[in-house]
Amino acid sequence: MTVERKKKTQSKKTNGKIKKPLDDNSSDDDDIPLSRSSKRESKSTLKSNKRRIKVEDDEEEEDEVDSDTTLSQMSENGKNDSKSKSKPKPKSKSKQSKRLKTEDNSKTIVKPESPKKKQVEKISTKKENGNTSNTNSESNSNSNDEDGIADDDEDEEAEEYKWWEDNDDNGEIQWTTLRHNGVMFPPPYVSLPSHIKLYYNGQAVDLPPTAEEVAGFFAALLHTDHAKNTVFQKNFFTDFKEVLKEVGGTLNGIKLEKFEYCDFSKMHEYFEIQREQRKKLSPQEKKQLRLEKEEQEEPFKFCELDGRREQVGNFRVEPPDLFRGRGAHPKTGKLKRRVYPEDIVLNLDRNAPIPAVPEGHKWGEIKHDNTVQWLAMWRENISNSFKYVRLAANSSLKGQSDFKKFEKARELKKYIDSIRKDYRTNLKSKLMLERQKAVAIYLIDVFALRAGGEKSDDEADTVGCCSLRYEHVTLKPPNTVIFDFLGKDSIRFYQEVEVDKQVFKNLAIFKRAPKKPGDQLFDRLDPPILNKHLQNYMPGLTAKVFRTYNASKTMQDQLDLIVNKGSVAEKMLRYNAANRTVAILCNHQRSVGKGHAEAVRKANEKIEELEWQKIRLKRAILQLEPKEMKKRPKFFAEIGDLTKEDEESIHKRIIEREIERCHRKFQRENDKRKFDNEELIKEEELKEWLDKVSETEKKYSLEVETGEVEIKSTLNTVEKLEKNIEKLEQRIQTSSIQLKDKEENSQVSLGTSKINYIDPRLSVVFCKKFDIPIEKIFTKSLREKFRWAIESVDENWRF
DNA sequence: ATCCGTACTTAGCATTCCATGA
DNA sequence: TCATGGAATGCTAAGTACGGAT
Repeated sequence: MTVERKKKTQSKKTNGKIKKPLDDNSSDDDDIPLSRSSKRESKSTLKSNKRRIKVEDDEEEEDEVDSDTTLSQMSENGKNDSKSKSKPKPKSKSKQSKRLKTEDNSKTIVKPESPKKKQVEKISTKKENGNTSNTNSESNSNSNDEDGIADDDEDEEAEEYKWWEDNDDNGEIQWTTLRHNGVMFPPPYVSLPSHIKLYYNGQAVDLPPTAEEVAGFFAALLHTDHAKNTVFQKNFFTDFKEVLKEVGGTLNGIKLEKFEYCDFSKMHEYFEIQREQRKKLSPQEKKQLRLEKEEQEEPFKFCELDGRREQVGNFRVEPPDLFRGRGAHPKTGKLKRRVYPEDIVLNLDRNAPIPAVPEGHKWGEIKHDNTVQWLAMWRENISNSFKYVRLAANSSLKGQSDFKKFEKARELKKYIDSIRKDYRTNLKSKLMLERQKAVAIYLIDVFALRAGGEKSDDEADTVGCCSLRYEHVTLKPPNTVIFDFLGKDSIRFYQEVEVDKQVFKNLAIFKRAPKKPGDQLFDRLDPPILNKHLQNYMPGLTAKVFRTYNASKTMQDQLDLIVNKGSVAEKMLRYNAANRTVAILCNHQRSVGKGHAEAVRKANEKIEELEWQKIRLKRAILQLEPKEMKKRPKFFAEIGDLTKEDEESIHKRIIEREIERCHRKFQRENDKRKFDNEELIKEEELKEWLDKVSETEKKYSLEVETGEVEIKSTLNTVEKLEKNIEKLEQRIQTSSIQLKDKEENSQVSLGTSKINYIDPRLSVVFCKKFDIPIEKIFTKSLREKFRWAIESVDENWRF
C-alpha cells in the first residue's frame, strides 16, 4: 500500500466519519438514529407544505425577506421526524413474500400467476429485415447449438445485424425471441487440506466446510484494507458465527467468541502459495487450463436474440464472498451468500427450450417478459435488491440504448439555451421551490453534479445535488463556493469555485439559520420533482442527461481546438487531453497506482540522463571541431546548463546502478547454476565486473575535472555525432511527453467518460479527420461496443 | 403525493493479459 | 529471457429513473 493510496482511503474514511454516528459515537450531536433520521427525512415532510417566500424583486434586499418562516418551520418538522422515519421500511420480510411473483402468466415453474403486467409479448410484426442470414427465429429452430465449428469471428459474421441501419423503433418491446442456456454457477466449495486451519487463541479450529469457506473469504483479504476495517471485521464475524451456528458449530468443540482471537494467517499463506504455484505452473499447461475454462463457458457466452447470436455479458453468477462496500458502508464485510438455481429467475421467449439445470436442482422461475432486457436475475442478500444477467456491451440491445442516450443528449442542444435562461431568471423567483430548482439545475449543468437521490441508513453516506447538506457547501464571499462531499462510490468531490452571484445568494438563503449541519440544502427538492420540471422542456429530459450532454459538448469543443499537425502520438496526446478535460468535469477519479511516485522519479532520471548524454555528444563535437562553437553558439549553449553537481550526481547514480546490477547478475547467475548443478562463478569474476565499473567511474570523474569526454571511437565525425544527438533529442521528447501524460493522468480516470459519456461518434470523426487509426482510441472491446458509431458517421458529423 | 419495486446505466477496483525493456 | 508494469478486461457495487400501488 502506498502512501498516496493510504492517504486517499483515509480521507474518504475521515470524511465518512464526520457524518456517520455509527462509526464513531464520540461526537455529541449524534443520538444515533434520531439525528440521522431527522437529517434525512426532514425534507419529505416539508415538501408537502409549499409555501411562498415573499421576495421583493430588489436585487440586494430581496433575499432577506421572509423565507424565514418557512425555514424555521422546516427545521421543526425535521426534529420530530424520527417518528415518521420509523414507519417506512417494511423491510425484507414483506418484500420477500412479494418477490417471486410472475408478472406475466406464462409457464411459471414455481407458481402460476395472475396475468398482470401488460403482457406485451405481441409478436411485433417487425420483419427481420437487415439480417438476411439466419432468421430461423420461429419456434423450434433446434436450440441452435453453439456448434464448435462455426466458431465466431470475422468473415463468418459478415452478415451481422446493423440495427442502426434499420429505423424501426418499437417502443416497449425489446425482443421477439430470446433463448439462452441459463447461467453459469461457481464451482462448489472445496475444503482446504487438513493441515490448513484457522487458529483460535492458538488452537487449530476444525470448521465444517461451509464455515471454512467463509473464514477463507476473510483470510483471502487479510492483507487488504478491508481486513483492517473494524466495521468489516464486525460484520464478517457476525455472519461467520451465524453460518457456524447453522452448521452446528466447530467440529472440535472450540467456541469462537472473539474476532481478536482468530488467526487467519495460515489460511492466507496457503492461498498465497496456491497463487504462486498457479502462476509458475506454466508451460502451455496454462493454455490447457484456459481452454478447459473456455469450453465450460462456451454454452453461456451467447444467446439467441431475435434469431441472432449475441453475446451475454455477465453469464457467471456472482460467487459467494464477503461484501466489499465502498467508502464507509455499514454492511461492508457481510457474507454475500451463494446463489442456487432455485434463486434464479430466467427470462426467455415463450417457445424457448428451458435451459438445463444443475443436477438435483430446479430453476426458481421462468418468465417470458419481452419488455425487459435481462436474461436472468436473482435477489442478493446484502441489500435485498436484484442482480441481472444481461447482454454484453457489444449487443444490439445495449448498442441501441447507448445510441438513444446520446441522441437524447444531442437533443438537449435545442433546449439548453432556454433552460439556462429560465434558471437564471428563476434564481430570483418568489417561490422557494422554484429557486431551489433553479439553483439545482445550475449546479447540475455547470458542475456536472448527479441528481442525488435519497439514501437509506444502511448504505454509505454519499450525496448528489438534491441530497446535498448544509455542511457540504461552504460560502466564501463574495461569490466563492467550496463543495466538499462524498459522491457516488464515496469519491470525494472537492471544488473551490466561483459561482453566479445570485446562486451564491440563494445558497446563503438555503443555509440560513435555523438550518444547521445535517440539514438538507434543497429541502423542497428531490430528483423526481426536478426531473418532472425538466420534462416540461423536453420529453425524456432528466438530470443525468446534462452530464452526458456537457461531457460530449465539452469533448466536441476541445476537439475543435486541435489542429491537424504533428505525429500521431502528438495528436493522441491532444485527444487524451480533451478526454481528460471531460473526466475532470465529471470528477472521474482513480487511486494512484502503487508504483506511481517511483515510476515518475525513474522517468525523470532517465530523461536527465538522456540530456546528459546529449551534452556529452555536443562536447565531443567541440573537441573534434572547436570552430563549431562560433558557428552555432545556440546549439552548444545548453552545455553550460549542466552544473558540475548535476553531472556528478548523474554519474553517481549510473555507477551505483551498475554496481547493483553486477551483484544482481552474479546472484541470479549463480542461483541458476546451483540449480543446474554447475560450477559457480567465482567471486573474482564479480570483482572483475566491479573493477570495470570503477574504471568507468574514474573516467567520469576525470571528465568532470577536465571537461574532456571520451566517446565510442566509432563516433568520429561531426555528422555521426549530430545524428546521434538528434536521436537523443527525439527520445527525450517522447519520454517527456509520456511522463507529462502519465503525471496528469495519475489521479484522473479517462475510461469512465470514454465509455459512458463521450459520444463515440466524436472519436470516430476525430480519427477520420486526423488520420488516426481508431485502434489508438478504442480498445477491441470498445470498438465492438461502438460499432454502431464507427460504421455510421462521416467526418462532418457533429455532436 | 409517496413509497417501493424494478430495471437499467455508471463506477472504480481487481485481475489478467501482454508488450517492453533491463 | 524473464520480470515488470501498464493497458485491457472482468467484476460487481452504486447510482438514476420510472411506474404502479397505496
